[in-house]
Amino acid sequence: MNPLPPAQDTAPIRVRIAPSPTGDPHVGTAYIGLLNYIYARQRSGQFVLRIEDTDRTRFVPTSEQMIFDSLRWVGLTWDEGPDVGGPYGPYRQSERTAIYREHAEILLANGHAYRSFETADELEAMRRQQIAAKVPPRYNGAHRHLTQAQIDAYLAEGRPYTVRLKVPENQSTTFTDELRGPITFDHNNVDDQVLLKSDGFPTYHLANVVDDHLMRITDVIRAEEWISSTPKHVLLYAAFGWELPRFWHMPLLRNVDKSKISKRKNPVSLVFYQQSGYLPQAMLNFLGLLGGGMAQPTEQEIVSKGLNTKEGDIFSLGEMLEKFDFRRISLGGPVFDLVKLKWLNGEYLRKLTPEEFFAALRSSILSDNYLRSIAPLVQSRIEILGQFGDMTGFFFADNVLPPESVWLPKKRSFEESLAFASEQLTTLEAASWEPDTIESSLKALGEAKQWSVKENFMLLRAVLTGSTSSPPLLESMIVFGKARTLDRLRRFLEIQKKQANQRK
RNA sequence: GUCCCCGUCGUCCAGUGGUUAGGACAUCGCCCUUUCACGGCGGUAACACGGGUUCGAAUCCCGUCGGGGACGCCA
Repeated sequence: MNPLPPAQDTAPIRVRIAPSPTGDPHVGTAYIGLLNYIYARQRSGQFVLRIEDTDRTRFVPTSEQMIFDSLRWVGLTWDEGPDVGGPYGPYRQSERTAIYREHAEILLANGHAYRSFETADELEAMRRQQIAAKVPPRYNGAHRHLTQAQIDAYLAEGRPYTVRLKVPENQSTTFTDELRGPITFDHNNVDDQVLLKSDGFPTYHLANVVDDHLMRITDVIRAEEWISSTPKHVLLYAAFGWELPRFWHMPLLRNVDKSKISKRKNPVSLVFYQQSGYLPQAMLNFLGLLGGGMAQPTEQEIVSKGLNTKEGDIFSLGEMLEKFDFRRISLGGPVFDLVKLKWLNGEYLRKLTPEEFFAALRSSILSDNYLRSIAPLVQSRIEILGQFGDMTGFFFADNVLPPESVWLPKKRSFEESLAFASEQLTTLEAASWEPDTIESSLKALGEAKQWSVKENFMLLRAVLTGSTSSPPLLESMIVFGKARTLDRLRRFLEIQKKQANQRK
């Protein structure tokens, strides 16, 4: 099937980012956000922020506000979005479910979609069999050709169903990736994607295409992980008879080991970077460095502007708007190199005047709010104010690495302790960040794994504070923040695992 | 396993048929310095491999290998 011609070149440029409120705002969102922002600003276009909250099983209520705050923190602003309004709203997909249902009906009516009555369990069982048999896991299309009588019978029964895209057989779909050129997928490799879930909510694929069209998006600039689902989207545009946007798939940010960036191996929460004392300009600059796009200064520029050679790597958002060139983007996935980010941040910090530097400290890591929340944790155990630093160092440290003699419980082996710490991490990830919930979920874990309360909390205390004596643990964790607490635990686990492997 | 994408120093980028393959971070050495940083100077370090095309390939084509992504009623 041939895709329709791309959107008119004359259409006013409109781009969007569409984060999902499932947890902390992600550096990848800031990265793609920056790229979209630059693209729009360079072309006098509009930049839209849309919240994709169609998965209520993963929905985190506090997440949306954190996304707004973090994106504003790095310096991005949007022209339309849930919090600023705009002519194509609502910009929260959960408020648009009627629109998606209508559109699913259109596809049902014009034969581009069909109802599928299998249960999630049945599908899961099928998938497992296929994986076991080493064949690509795919929907078998069983309900693709249900007779009208069967469909009516199921509906009369009140059986829940999903709506699936009817991908034409024995064909292929080709689309143009603006950076890669034409990409073709044989339909044997394109599954009959679920468009509408049995709970009435759309999946990403339907909501995304419908919204991008209704919101007049001209350029879809998103991460590379979406390439393989793009044929589904192209098919959807065609099924609706809509014009295609341009597709730009950006390289995926990577961990040091080159795998897709993940919280296990790298801090990915923007909240973490903010609370740890990274400057937003440095973060934005660093993200702009990844994937190319910024031309390095020519020799003439270096000479004429008296630039230090390293200053080719240092630039502001304004300079990015001026010089960033999407055609220059290199396609290899860039490693998110914390070492270089820290160097960049240091460059920015050192460039501040002493007064500005002091102000930076006072507005972040030494803010009144932070100190005010730490103070009550030490007041009852302090003798002279000079002990404050000794008691609270871990609140201000970038790295806490307790030796084994501190963190390893006397009656526990290295392996079981690490395994338990790993369980603690999982537990804390799922916990809402209040002392009571943290305490009860941790205690439940301890009971299940036969770890005493003392061992349980002492291990965590040692890992987080680097010491076996500290201010109250739970309150400290609250003040230190979920993002940094979890990251500290993750880094501890990674380092221990690495050392354990080296010993083998 | 199947499909798709990608492949220049350890890392991030330059380089688009002719370069001693360049810069930054990291690393190493020297200088500065009471220390540590900062700063300055210098060094180590890469075109994955094999075939083509060409007078000439990092640059173009093919294959191999390697890495990554996707394969959910997640996004």
